[in-house]
Amino acid sequence: MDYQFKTIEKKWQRFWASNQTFKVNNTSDKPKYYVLDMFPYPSGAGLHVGHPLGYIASDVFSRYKRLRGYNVLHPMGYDSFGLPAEQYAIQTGQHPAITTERNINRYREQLDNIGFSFDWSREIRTSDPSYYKWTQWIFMQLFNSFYNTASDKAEPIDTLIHVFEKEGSAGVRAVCDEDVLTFSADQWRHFSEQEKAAELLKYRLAYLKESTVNWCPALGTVLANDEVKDGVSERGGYPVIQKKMMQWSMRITAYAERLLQGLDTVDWPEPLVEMQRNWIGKSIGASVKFTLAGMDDQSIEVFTTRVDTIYGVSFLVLAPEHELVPHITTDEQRGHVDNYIEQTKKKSERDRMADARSVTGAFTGSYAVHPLTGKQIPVWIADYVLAGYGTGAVMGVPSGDQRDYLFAKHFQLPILKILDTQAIEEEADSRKEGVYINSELINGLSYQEAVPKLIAVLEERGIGKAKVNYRMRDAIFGRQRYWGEPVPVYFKDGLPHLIKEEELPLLLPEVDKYLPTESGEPPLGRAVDWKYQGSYEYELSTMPGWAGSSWYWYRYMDAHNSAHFASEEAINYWQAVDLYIGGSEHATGHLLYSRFWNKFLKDIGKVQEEEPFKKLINQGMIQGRSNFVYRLLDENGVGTNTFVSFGLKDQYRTIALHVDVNIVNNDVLNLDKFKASRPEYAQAEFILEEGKYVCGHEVEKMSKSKFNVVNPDDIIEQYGADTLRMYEMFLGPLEQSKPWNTNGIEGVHKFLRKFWRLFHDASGNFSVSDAAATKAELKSLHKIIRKVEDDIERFSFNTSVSSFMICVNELTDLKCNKRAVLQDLVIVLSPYAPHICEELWSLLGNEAGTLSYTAYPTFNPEYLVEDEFEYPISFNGKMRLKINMSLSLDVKDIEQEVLANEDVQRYLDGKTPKKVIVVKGKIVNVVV
RNA sequence: GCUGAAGUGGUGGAACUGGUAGACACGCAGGACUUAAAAUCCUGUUCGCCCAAAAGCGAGUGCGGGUUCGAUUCCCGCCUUCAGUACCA
Repeated sequence: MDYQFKTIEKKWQRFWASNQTFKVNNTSDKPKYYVLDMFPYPSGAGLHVGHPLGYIASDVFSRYKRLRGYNVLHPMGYDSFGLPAEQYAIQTGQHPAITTERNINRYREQLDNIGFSFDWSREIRTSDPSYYKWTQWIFMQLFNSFYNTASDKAEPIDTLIHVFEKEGSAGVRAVCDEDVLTFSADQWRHFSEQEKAAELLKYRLAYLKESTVNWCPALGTVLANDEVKDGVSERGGYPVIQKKMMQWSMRITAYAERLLQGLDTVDWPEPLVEMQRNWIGKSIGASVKFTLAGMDDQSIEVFTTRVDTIYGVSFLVLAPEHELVPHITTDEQRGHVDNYIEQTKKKSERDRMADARSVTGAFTGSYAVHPLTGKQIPVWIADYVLAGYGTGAVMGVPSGDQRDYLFAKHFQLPILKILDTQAIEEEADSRKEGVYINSELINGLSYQEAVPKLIAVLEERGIGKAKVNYRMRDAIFGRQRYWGEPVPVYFKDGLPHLIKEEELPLLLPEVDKYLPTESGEPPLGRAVDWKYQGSYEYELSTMPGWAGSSWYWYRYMDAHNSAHFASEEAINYWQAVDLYIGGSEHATGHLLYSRFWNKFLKDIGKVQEEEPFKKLINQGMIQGRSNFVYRLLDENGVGTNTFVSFGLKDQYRTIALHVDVNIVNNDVLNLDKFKASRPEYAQAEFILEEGKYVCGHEVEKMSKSKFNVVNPDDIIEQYGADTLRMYEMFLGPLEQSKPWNTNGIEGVHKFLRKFWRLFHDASGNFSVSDAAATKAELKSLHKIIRKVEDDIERFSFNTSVSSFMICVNELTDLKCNKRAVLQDLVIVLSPYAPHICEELWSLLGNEAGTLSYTAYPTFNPEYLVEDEFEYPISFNGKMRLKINMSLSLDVKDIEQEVLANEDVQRYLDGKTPKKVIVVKGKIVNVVV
């Protein structure tokens, strides 16, 4: 029998499913290993060939780990709340739950075709009430917690109340809003319940706050910073504006330092770690207060990383949105200032970036007093100062900062030299070399000496202090959408209250339409009679997309637990994800939020690990490879029905059109399929080269509109799942982005057929011999045993595939059909090509299904020991010939033998070598 | 601008700690089998020069330098591509 991949693959996929081969227990004598894929959002388009790349890699790894004796948790599920389903619902009126269910079924079918070893009994869906019950539960814990900076962890809000009752606000060290009140214990006790609740909200980790948000009118919702790219929404590309709204937020900034520190403890790709560091954006410096001249009770606080340049300050700049601006603008300047603010508002974020180099600003007319010199310095506003960063105000030091320099030049403000080595004729000089001049207290000191001295003085006088600033902002947690988790909160007297824990889950109510209400409330406002205890308004916004994905790896540990999000035993057993594979597009969203929730869950004693994902790998993006045909244009530039082959197109006037890559093979167009593809092409004519129509090609994003989408189902239909799996791995290094090109898949398919033939005689009958293996056969086998071991441990899957080919080529040449060799080879190949290996494993007489849990063969280095080596002999580093010599020869013998060699003498041409370098077992280099 | 990754045949890529550059495939060319095709198998395939052929010679891992007996690998400078980020004080 020939290699019948279709029958074999269906057979084993059914076998695995009905025998629950990959179901895993939460108890085992074996060591545990947790391999996780970033779960997909089930979109309507289904999977294309790029999606499974990471899943295949993680599956190979999981199967390998099982063979190495690990108890492997390898689950899959769906991130099934999200915008596309809702947009579709708005257009069609179909409930998102229905389309989501349909998409999930489609995904599952496609995933099953590839032969993954997922434990499907643990499948989760974030939109399932039994799942989002626990997302809501975690929200409640966040609401009931505050961040105690003294203990450096989250603690119950009751602890805070207790402190307020005993010591008032003075005893508290917590991360909180800026506008918290100062009160004594006595005052606290006299607060009304209302006042207390309002004050506590300023401390909770999940809190309501009036904040400026990214409002997307087209989507009718708020977006997080990482969901906005270049001033438009990441999904859909709609304009985003700034708007003030009452919003749920997550106090992720409380964890900024721990999120930063944790990065040193994880094994993640450097670029990704770097992105998170930048996102957190820690900068160490000082805050300094500048009192306003003539207004002793008003001061401007600035943040600076170069407090040493304080004597070089010649102006202050506020963000146009800064709250002091209206107060300090003098009447004479008000026109200018208002005008400038108006202009800034009109500029979109895009414009502001576009003319980043032009200098603009307006003088407020007010002056601040330099805290050390007492000199008056003008206060300006300019849009290069951002309201959202630091204090929204900077001290202008033109000698040390290029933007300040340009600003000072433009508005003719003084530029003061403050270091003796500073060169400021052309531009600012930010170096810290030399000693300070014109700087009273620190004159003659170096940078290292000046900073501590200044900080000490500022602190002593109460005008400044050392400060660490983070770029990261608290995360907005509300979306004015339907298809998300309802927030388990109702409002009483305008203040939020949690529903009771036993009332979870708070189910998503039915609505008549998935649009905002006439009064502009979110879709949930349409739900009829949806009130807590029949009378209190529920929160009408839902949670953002990242809520459900910020803890899902714990649910897999114990997916059906109805009493806890996962049992303590399960969490203690599985602990954290050992290997996480997914795309780098989640670098600052999902991966940051997940780490945040994980740290919180640890603080409240629910989980063990500070970091949830020990090792992380980013699979590269699979890009599309588009094909083009070239339509001939007539003299008027109108398209004809004639198409010119790629090599001839420059001789004609043509226009390039995308053509479906599925009717192109190795860039050669299938003419019949092309004619059949569209009615207008039925009569198409072609100008061919060498009888063929050759298409042009280009690498682009894989998308329907570019006709370059390749569906894994089609590949599987033609070549089988094992071929698809191996080919995806063969394409190149996992982490590298690369275009999908079906050219070349034949090679992998041929390899599998060749592998199959090792076990079969010329007439296709299964035939293996029990004879003892020869030295050459064992060498081949043990080479691959070691190679695959090495490769998988360093995630170099592509090189394994090549090595398998080499091995099978060698065994074919040796005409090897020995069980002693082939049985082990089946085990080694099985993580990559599980179906064919299961079939051969059972043909070899092994019990069906035991392959997945058998032991990986032990590598024996003895089989690789050689007693001879063919030494490459190079002259001045250039390899010229090879000489076979015994490996027992020592360096001297080798040198002698090499120099005695006739060919070597010929190369030397009578000259005496200057030196002969011999590296035993490697190379000989003759220096002439 | 800054940060990170990467530049190797016609194509995907290999060379793991400085030691035979181009493994393994695709494609292409030629051949065997076949009435024919498919499938399969064999041979060749970095480029240039030389040759009937065997062989030989020269160049060669983005570009220019350096270290070294020896560099795709290490160092310095530059160029290009991709990704992230963007007035961060």
